[in-house]
Amino acid sequence: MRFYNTLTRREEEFVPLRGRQVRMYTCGLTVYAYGHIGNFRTFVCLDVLRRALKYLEGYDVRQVMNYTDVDDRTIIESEKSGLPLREYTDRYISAFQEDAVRLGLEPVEETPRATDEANLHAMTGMIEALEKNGHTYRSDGSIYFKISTMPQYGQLARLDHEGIKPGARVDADRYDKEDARDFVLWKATQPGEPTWDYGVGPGRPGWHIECSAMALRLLDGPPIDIHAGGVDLVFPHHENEIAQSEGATGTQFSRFWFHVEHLLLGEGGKMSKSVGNVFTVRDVLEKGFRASALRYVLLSVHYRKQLKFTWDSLSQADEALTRLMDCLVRLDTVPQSDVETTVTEKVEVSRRDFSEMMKADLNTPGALGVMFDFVRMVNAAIDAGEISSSDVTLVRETFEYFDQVLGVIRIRRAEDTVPPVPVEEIEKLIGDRKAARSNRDFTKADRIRDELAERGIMLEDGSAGTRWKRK
RNA sequence: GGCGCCGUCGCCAAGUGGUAAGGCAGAGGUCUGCAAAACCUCCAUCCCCGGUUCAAAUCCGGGCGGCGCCUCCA
Repeated sequence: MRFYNTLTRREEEFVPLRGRQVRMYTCGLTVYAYGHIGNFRTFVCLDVLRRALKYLEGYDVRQVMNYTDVDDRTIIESEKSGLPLREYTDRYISAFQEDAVRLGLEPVEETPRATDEANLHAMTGMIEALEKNGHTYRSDGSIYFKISTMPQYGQLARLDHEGIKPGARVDADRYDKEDARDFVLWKATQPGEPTWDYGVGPGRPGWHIECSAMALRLLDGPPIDIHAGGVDLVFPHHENEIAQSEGATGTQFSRFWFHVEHLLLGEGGKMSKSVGNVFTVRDVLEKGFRASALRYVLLSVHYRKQLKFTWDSLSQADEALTRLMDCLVRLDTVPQSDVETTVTEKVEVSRRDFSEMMKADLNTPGALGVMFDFVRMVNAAIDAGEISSSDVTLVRETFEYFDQVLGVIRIRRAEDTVPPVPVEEIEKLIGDRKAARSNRDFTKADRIRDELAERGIMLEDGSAGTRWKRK
């Protein structure tokens, strides 16, 4: 499969370095608050990348996604809440996991935390290697990475160093750097802050070191195959990760760099706390939208394009998903038949087109288009009676094939198993309505239908009887 | 100031040299007690101006407009 490599600024054919195993590190959430829908755009896209590698290419994927559970923000917020750091971040890790399940993210192989002891040891070990290689200096108990010792620094971000004006922005993490571009590897203990002493002096890790150390520890050393995250991490985070890792090991850190563009709010541009336009997954659900609709919206725009999020887009996504699910439900009503059809050939074409779309730099909008073409073909075949029982099985398998990668039908189904009205009550009301209809008491029949609609249940009369679905 | 991205039907969005996928919304029709669903039909020449080419939404140049990054950030 091909995808865009930020390192080379080109689309490239991806093949793992070691046999069939893909070793992938994806930057996870800083667990000081609930993840917002922009965070989850990245995570959903990375989930699709993972699924495509796994199910379309058949690779054995080993993915590591970290939780950043110690940094300025986690420390400040845990202090405000009066909870110990670990306990405070535990809450947001749980919350993230709940949101991840709702959005259909596959569990990854490893989810390390920066403050796990083994990881802190890996970080201090890497810092010691950097010191030995002459890439560091100490100042007031903190250890800094000296960028002037890495001539190739800046390869990923391709920034013009001369253009960076020292002091243009306030750096909360700055202590006494010799050069504005230098960054902290290990921060000296501050009053009231958590601290660890594993060989490089007491303090806590800088932001970038955790990812380098954990990636190399959990993915069997450099170079790893893929390193991924949101575009905003290109600089400085990923650039600095490269400097640290390559300064410590002398070997390329990651072969491919995969970055997901930002989600923007329709009007306000980038989400930001100060503007007050940050929405969490919980906010979306509280407004009455379903997680499946959110996942669909996130897949409906190519991952390298900015996604302008609007509430209307969620409504449109919900309608599209309804159409998809209706088609699946209809398959259950197809009568037994062994007619000769051309469905098999059409299935093959759709599968091939879908796979080609996904393998061409993860073109999810294009893949959705293929799936909806397929929906129309299936609906038309059912209407025409030109679909055999074995075709039905094949069609179901094909939707499953699409959804292994898209992951949207499965969460929609899970949502549908818990309708807003108890199933027994729905079925009783359908029975009442059927009786009313046979008595030609359409007033009563319509009232039952309207009342259920108000409660979020839609009724549809068909030749095989009445069926219901969640609105 | 430096680097980069984007501008396709009312809305969302693929396509990146060979004559415009798909979804939502809309119009007409079939079906239905009425609806709903489904199907059929209809609905764009791609921000503007030049240029290259037999051929451009797709390449080049110039505008106009929107956005991102330049050490908080997915």
